[in-house]
Amino acid sequence: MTQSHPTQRQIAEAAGVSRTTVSFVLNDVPDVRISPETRQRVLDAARRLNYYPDVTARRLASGKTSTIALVWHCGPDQCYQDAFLPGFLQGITRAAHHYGYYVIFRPIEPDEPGDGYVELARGRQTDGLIISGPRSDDPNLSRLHQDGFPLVLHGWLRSADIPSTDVDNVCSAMTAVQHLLALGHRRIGMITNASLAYVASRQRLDGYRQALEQLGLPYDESLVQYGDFVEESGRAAMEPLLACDEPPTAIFAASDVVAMGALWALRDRGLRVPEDVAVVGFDDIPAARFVTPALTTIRVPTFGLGWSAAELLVRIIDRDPPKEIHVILETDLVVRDSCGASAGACQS
Amino acid sequence: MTQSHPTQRQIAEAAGVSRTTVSFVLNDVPDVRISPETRQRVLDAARRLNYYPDVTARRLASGKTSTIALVWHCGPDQCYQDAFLPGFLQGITRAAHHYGYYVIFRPIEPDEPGDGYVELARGRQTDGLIISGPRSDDPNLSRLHQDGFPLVLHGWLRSADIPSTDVDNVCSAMTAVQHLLALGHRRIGMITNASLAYVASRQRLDGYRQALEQLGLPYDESLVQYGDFVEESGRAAMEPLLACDEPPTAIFAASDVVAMGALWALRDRGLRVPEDVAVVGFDDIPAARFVTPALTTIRVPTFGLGWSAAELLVRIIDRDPPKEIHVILETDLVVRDSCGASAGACQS
DNA sequence: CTGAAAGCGCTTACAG
DNA sequence: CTGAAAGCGCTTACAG
Repeated sequence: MTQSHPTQRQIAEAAGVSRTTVSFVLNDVPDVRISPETRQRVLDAARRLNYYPDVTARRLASGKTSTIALVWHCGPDQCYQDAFLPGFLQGITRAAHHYGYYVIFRPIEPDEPGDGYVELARGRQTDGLIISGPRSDDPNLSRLHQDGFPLVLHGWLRSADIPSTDVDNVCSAMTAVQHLLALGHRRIGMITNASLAYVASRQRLDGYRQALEQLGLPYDESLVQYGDFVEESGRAAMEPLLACDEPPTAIFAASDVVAMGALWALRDRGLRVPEDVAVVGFDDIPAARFVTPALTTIRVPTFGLGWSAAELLVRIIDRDPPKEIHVILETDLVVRDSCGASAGACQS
Repeated sequence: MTQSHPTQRQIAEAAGVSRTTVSFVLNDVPDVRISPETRQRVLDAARRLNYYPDVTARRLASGKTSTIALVWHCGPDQCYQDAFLPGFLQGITRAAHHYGYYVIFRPIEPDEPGDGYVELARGRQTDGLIISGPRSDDPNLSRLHQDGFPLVLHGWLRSADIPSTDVDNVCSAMTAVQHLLALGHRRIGMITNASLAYVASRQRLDGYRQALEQLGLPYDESLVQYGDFVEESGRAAMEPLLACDEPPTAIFAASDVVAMGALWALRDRGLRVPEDVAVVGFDDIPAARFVTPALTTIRVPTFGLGWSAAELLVRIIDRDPPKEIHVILETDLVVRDSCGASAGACQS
């Protein structure tokens, strides 16, 4: 900047007061009595000089950075992640802004060493971290937590008792399957969104199972296939499902991306959706509305997850943590065309 | 943090050297001769104490924040923006990381006063700003630029000579239309992505026009309709197009989202794509692959745009700006099913 | 009610 | 080759 920054010193000189007074007035420090006239003189001088406080100096003196960071582990599920990021990040940023924080975005690539975000904490760059897609074998995480550094997870890592936000995957999956059951389906196939090493994947499978059990229906392993993040895995998973002795009349795919592949496989075989096979997905990515038929799915509140993660983190930073440090948000069943309910067959 | 942070002072004591030496060794300052033994002693002490430099203190002393920010104007075209953000932000962040910078994400809502990002610059929070979706009537922008604050725009604002990154909208649109022309179409309708108040919208229309002119085809105003960011506007735009005396056999929609609406309108009327009407979009949002038929479109290199924006900004910050401060990236025509070329009719 | 002063943890001329 | 010292622009006890 060619234009030099005015400092509190300049304002003090211009207003004829001490630097302390300037600081007090500008920060509106309570319990300090400064005459209205003096106060106004300072404010006027600040405005006249176009003063902006130097956040760096403020940080060094106060020990507070007023910054949080989103640590984003880029997984193999790039496509879902991409659909998830905008809402999540907006939610975080809006909440952060509301509470007076800035947010640093820090993606970590799969091959990057896991301590890539540690310097954000240790170097006092941020007051706290939101970690998305934490790895259960990450030693840095628990060490930071032990050292009392404010952390909120999005994802699933219940080993350490680190605060977190998430949706209830079990209930949400149950809702999806119950919807299909209510439509009269009794042979419902399931394609997981990923291997069961992923907690969310296992939870969604559990939800499927519990929905069946509620109605006293058997859990048939031949109706369960394992997806692996991408569409192609959904397409491949349909093969054995359709080759069953008694093929399913409905499919619950635990992610929309996998559901897309399932849709492709069905179309390739000339099967109609929802008439021949009904399909319900999970996530409600933007493409769900555009695919034919439009996909019935479970909406994950990405913005809300981001907002509550930031809100939770801020409360922890301010040493005012809520009693419940694990925030669970509701999901919604979004009924579109792929389940057949919109055609008038809905019984629920 | 319960665990106290070690400072350079502690390291100096542990290694038995001065604080200056510690700073020199840790920063690997060139042209300063320190014996290998001393150097090693310092390094060992730093490691042993688990030292991380305090970035805030470093910033205050050096005057450099090593941080840039992405200022994201959330427009009415939320959906496209969402599809654009992940790649763009990843590109920025990766480049920034490569050059040793952090990145702050700062969304600005439509109703937020336009100076929301000024404090990032004036308060010395960042060394430079990437502004996406700049507003031509934003006085803060030109003032910051005049004051020599490093700025890179993504979007279009050629009034002030502020560095920028973008794709060549005119050429890209020409490519899309030429593809349709090569497939034999002569009545090609166009739906803009937005009103012509948006420069990109006008440029894409220009590309359409120029492609026709190249072949000596007339520019027929009745074949041009105006979209407005959302699908519904694409659907509505199809009405007058199909009501023409001589309806178009192909449609160039200047955004994928608008193209989605066009596809809906065609399906509603029982027209087949691409057999009855071919469609080409623009942007290559994730949903383009999933829609039926899969949408032929122009791929915008979101990651590359982000990367080059950050790279350009870093060079400007380092006072090493390239000669050409307006970076234009190539786009690709992605041929899928909606244009009819993949069915074997392609002549290009 | 207001001010002089120490201090946050670094960097960087400058001196030896 | 290495160190003493000033300074970055704030905040905040502390003293009057």
